[in-house]
Amino acid sequence: MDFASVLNKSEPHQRTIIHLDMDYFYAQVEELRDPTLRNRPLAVQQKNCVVTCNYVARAKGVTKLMGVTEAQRLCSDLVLVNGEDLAPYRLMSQKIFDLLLNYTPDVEKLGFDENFMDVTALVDLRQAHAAEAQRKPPIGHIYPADGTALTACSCGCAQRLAIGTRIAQEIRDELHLRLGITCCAGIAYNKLLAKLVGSRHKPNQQTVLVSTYAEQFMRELNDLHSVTGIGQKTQTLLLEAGVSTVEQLQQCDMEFMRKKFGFETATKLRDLALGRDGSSVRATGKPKTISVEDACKTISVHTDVTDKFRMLLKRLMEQVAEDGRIPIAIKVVLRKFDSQKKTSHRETKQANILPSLFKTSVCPGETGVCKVQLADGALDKLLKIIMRLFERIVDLKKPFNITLVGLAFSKFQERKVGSSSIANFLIKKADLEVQSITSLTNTSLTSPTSESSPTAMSGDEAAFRSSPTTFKPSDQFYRRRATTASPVPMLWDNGSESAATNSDFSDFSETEVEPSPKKSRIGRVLVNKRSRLAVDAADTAADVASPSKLRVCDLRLNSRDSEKDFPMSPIAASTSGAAAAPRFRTIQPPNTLLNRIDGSLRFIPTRTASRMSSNASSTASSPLPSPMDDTVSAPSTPTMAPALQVAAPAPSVADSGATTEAATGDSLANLACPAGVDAQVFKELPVELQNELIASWRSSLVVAAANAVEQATTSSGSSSANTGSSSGGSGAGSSTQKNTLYRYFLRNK
DNA sequence: TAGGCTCAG
DNA sequence: TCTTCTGAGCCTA
Repeated sequence: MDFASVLNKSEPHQRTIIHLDMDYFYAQVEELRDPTLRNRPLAVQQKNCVVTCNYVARAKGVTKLMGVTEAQRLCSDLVLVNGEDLAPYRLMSQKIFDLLLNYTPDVEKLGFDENFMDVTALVDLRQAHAAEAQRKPPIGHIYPADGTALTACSCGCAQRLAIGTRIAQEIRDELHLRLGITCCAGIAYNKLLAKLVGSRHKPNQQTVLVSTYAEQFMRELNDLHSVTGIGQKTQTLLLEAGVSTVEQLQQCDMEFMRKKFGFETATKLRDLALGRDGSSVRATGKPKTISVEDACKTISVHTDVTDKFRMLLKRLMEQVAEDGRIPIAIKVVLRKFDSQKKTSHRETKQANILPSLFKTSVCPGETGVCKVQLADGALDKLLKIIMRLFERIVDLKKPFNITLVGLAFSKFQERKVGSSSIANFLIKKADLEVQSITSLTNTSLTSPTSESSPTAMSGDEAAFRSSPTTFKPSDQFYRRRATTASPVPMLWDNGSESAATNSDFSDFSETEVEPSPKKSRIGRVLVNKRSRLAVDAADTAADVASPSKLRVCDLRLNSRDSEKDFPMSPIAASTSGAAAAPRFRTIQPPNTLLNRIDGSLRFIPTRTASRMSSNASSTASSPLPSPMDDTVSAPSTPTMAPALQVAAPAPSVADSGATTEAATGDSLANLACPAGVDAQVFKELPVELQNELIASWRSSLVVAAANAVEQATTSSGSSSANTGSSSGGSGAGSSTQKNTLYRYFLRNK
C-alpha cells in the first residue's frame, strides 16, 4: 500500500484557494508608467542588479538577479529603469490588494506581487444562489493536461473548483481592466498547491488542479527547491540525507527521516512533498515593521553615515506618514565588511523611542485619519539616537567599512497617537496613575488573540515550534503568520520591572527614548494591576482613577456602556481582532462595473478603515484613468459611496441613547462636545485634545453606522458568506471601535 | 526580548 | 562576489 497516498487522503478538499502571481511585477508597473516601454526589452535595476525584467528581455537571456553588465551584454538594446524607489510598486501592490478585498476578506499578501485568497465562502455562496453556475465548465488550464476532468475527484470539490476558476478569471479580468495588470492564477484546495499549480502556465494564464492528482503533480516538480517551503538550506540537508527529488521525499523511510530531522520536521517535509498544507489564508494587516535600507559601495566616514541616515529617515517617515501609526522602537541596521576576512555580516541595534517624537495631523473632514510626522525638532533628536545606536555597532576609534545602512521602525501603536494626543499629554503632565489609563487604551482592550495562544496554533505551526533546533526547514511559507500588527503598549508592556529594555536606554539621555519604569515603586504597583485591568477594566477603574490634573475620577472606563451606545454587529462583536486592521463593510451598489463583468454573485466588499478615506482604488468607473495615477483612488468611487453616505449623518444613525450636543457640520471647532462626555471635563482639555476626542468619537459613529448597515444587510440574508467557513482574520472589524479614545471619556452615570 | 539568522518575493 | 530591498518568524542568550 502507498503509505503516502493514504495520508494524503486525510486532507479534505473543502477549501477553494486562489493564488495570484503578478507577471514580472516591477517591470509591468514600469510599463504602465511608461507605455512606450511595452514590446521593448525592459529590466528594472537596483544598484548593479537586475531585479526583474519583462518577457521581451527574458527572450534574450536576461534573468532576475543578473548583473547589469551581463544583462546589457546579452541584450544590447535593453532598457534599464531604476527601481530603487519602491513606492510605485508598493502603491500598485496596495491597489491590487484593495481590489481583491472586494471578493473576500481572506486575502494574504506574499511580497508585493503575490496574494492568496480563500474564496471558499464565495464559492459556497454562488453554489447556493446560482444553480446555473453549477453547470458551467472550468476556465483555464487543468492539471493534468491529459483530458482528465475535475470530476475525477468525486468528493464534490470539482464543482467548487470550477466555480473557483471562474472567480479567478473574473479577478484577473478586473485586475487588467482597472489596473492594467496581468497575472497568473492557480486554483486548488490548499495554498501550497494553488501557488505551485499557478506557475504551470505563465504569463497571464491560470491553472486548476484536479484534487486527486496532488501527489503526481508534486512528483513532477522533481527539484526539491521548487517546493515552496524547501529552501536552499533544507535542500542541502536533504541531499546529505540522500533525498534529492520530491518523489524520494514522498517515499522516504519515515523512521530514518525522524531520526535525522526529528519527528515534527520529518513529518512536515513529507507533507510538503505530498502537497499537503493545512495552513489557512491569513488576512494581511498592517506591517509589523517598516524598514528602508540602502546598499552602498563603502562608507568609512562618520559624516557620510550621518547623511545616509538622514536620507533614510526621510524615506522612512514618508512611509510612516502614510501608515498612520506611531512607532515606538527604532532599529539601526549595518552591513559591515571585514576587509581582512573578505566577508561581510549584518549587525543591528535598536532602542525604544517616545511617541512624543511624532505628531499627527487630523485631516479635515475625515474621521480620525491622520498623517504622522516628526514633531518639531524631532529629526535631530532621532538622528542623535540613531547615531548612538550606530556607535554601539561601530567602534569609531577604528577604521570601518559599511556596505549597507538601514533603518526600521517597529512596535507600532495601534491607535494614532501624536504629540498633540491625549496619550502624550498624559505622559508629559500627569502622574503614573493616569499613564496606566493611557496604557490601557493601547493594551487592555486587546483581547487575547489566537495568535498568542498555543492552543490555537495550527498543527503545522505547533510542529515547527517544537522542531529540533538542529534543523531549520525553510518553511517561511508555512510559518508565515498573520501579518496583522500587534498593538504595543506604550508603557510597561511586559508587565515586569525586569524589562530587558532597561539596558537599552542606558546609553541615552534624551527624553525621547522611552524611560525605564524600573525606579518607580508606584509604577510597579500599577504594573501588577494592569493584568487585572485587562480582565475587567470597568471593575478596576476606581483603583486607577486617582486624582489627577485631568480629573480622571470623572471619567468612565466602561466598555459595556460604550457598546450599548454604539451596538456592534454580531460579527464584529464576536471577533477579537484588536490586532487587525479594522474593516468597514460597505454595500455593493447594484450596477457596478464588477457586476457587469459577470452577473454572478460577489462577496460583499470590505474595506480597511484607512482605505475608506485614502486609497480606495479598485472600483473607479470607466473610462479608466492611468492605473498609476493615484487619483484613481479617490474615495468617491461607486463602491465607497454608500458607506460614506452612511457615515456622514452618523449621529442620527448611531446615537440611539445619548443625545448629541454636537452639530453635524464639518468643522470640528463647531462641535460643542461629543455625546455622553462630561462637558466640563471636555472643556478643560486643550483644544487639540478636544479635536482628537471628537475625531475619535466620529470614528466610533462611522463604525456604528457601518454596523447598522451591516446588520440590515445581514438580516436580509445577503451577507451570509462572511459567517461561513472563511478562516483567518476575517471580521477583524471591531477593534478600533472598541478601543477608541472617546469611550474613556464618557460621563459617569 | 534584542540581536542573529534564515527565508520568501 | 548570491547581487537589491523589504518583511516575517524562529532561536538563543
